[in-house]
Amino acid sequence: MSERQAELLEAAYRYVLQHGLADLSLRPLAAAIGSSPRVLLFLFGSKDDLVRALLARAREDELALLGDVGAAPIGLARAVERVWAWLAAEEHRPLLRVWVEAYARSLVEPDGAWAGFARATVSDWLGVLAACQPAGERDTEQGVARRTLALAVLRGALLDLLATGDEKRIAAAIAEQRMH
Amino acid sequence: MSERQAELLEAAYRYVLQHGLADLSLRPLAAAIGSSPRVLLFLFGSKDDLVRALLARAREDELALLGDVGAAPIGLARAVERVWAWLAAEEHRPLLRVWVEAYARSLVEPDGAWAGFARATVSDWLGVLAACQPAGERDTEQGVARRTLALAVLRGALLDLLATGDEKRIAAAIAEQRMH
DNA sequence: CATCGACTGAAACAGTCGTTTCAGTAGAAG
DNA sequence: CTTCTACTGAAACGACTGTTTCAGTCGATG
Repeated sequence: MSERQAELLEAAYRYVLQHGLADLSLRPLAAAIGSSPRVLLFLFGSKDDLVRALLARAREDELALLGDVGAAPIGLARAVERVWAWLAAEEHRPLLRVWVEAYARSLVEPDGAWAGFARATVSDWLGVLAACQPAGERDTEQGVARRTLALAVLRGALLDLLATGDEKRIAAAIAEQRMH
Repeated sequence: MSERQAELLEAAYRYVLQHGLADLSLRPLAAAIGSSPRVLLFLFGSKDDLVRALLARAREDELALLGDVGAAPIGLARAVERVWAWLAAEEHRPLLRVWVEAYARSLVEPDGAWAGFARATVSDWLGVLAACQPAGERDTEQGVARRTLALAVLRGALLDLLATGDEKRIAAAIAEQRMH
């Protein structure tokens, strides 16, 4: 990946965070980031490949969060707290909107550039949550159920937050959850 | 709304359940349901209006579920069980995929045909869950937090289910949830 | 200087989009 | 029979899509 390519990818990524992925179009995108459709196709191959690159770029941001949570067995309760703090941060909202968009799209249209995005992200997150569980619980059936529940709470809370912005009510709901 | 219009709306709705809303296009839709773009526009006004009508139609199916849950104060735990049984049913999956699609779209593009869909659906569901809570709990701050949590669990579980289809694991997670 | 590869601008290509124009047909009402 | 309303088919409109063709420019390497 050339330097110019990395530069344009970063610019395109910023553009997508603001405008969404759903009706991304090469000409407006190129105009906004000071390039041309010709160049984008030359560097990325096709629009689908560009979208794939953008999704991979978004995933980097996501993985950075997962890195912050850490692999220490701090327990699900604290893991949920930490992830929620990250999700609720105002500056992450554009990324999270794009995330939901890509997730939904990959459910409806399982081929093409979005293939497997939803499934991959579920398993990413379950993996991180598993690493937070005490070793004795991790491999039990109940352990799997408990981290599945933790993930559901976080994802559901995120959907609510993106729709209503009502951070206080949702934070109270998460606090209500007892990850005994 | 004329008879022919209702008929075509129903056919278009079935088409959308199979093909999604994201790249709905008049010509293929019309061809599939035995009509023409000309007629669809004549009857519905514009494509945006047609999409609005389709979203309203999907909402009818959703409201039918909410009706089944009932307005009796059966407690959140049993309400969650009942709603989950409906969400997990195989035959509802196309509807739920379209639902996620519309939800995501209305987050990214808050104007146009999708406007307010996400927000409206959150408040719909919170209303129903509220009606399931005992009267004494309903209006407390904790009552709000607890139904927000119940909604998050259901929505998060739904996302997981649509991505992985792993009904057993997710059902176990919901069972793990103690709606004390 | 010549040559090569990386990169780019302008324009065209074939296709699809939502929508409109025009010209009807069918059935009921006067 | 005429007139009105509801509805429909065929074709065109202008705008936009991803992609390709052709013709370059520029900097480094031989």
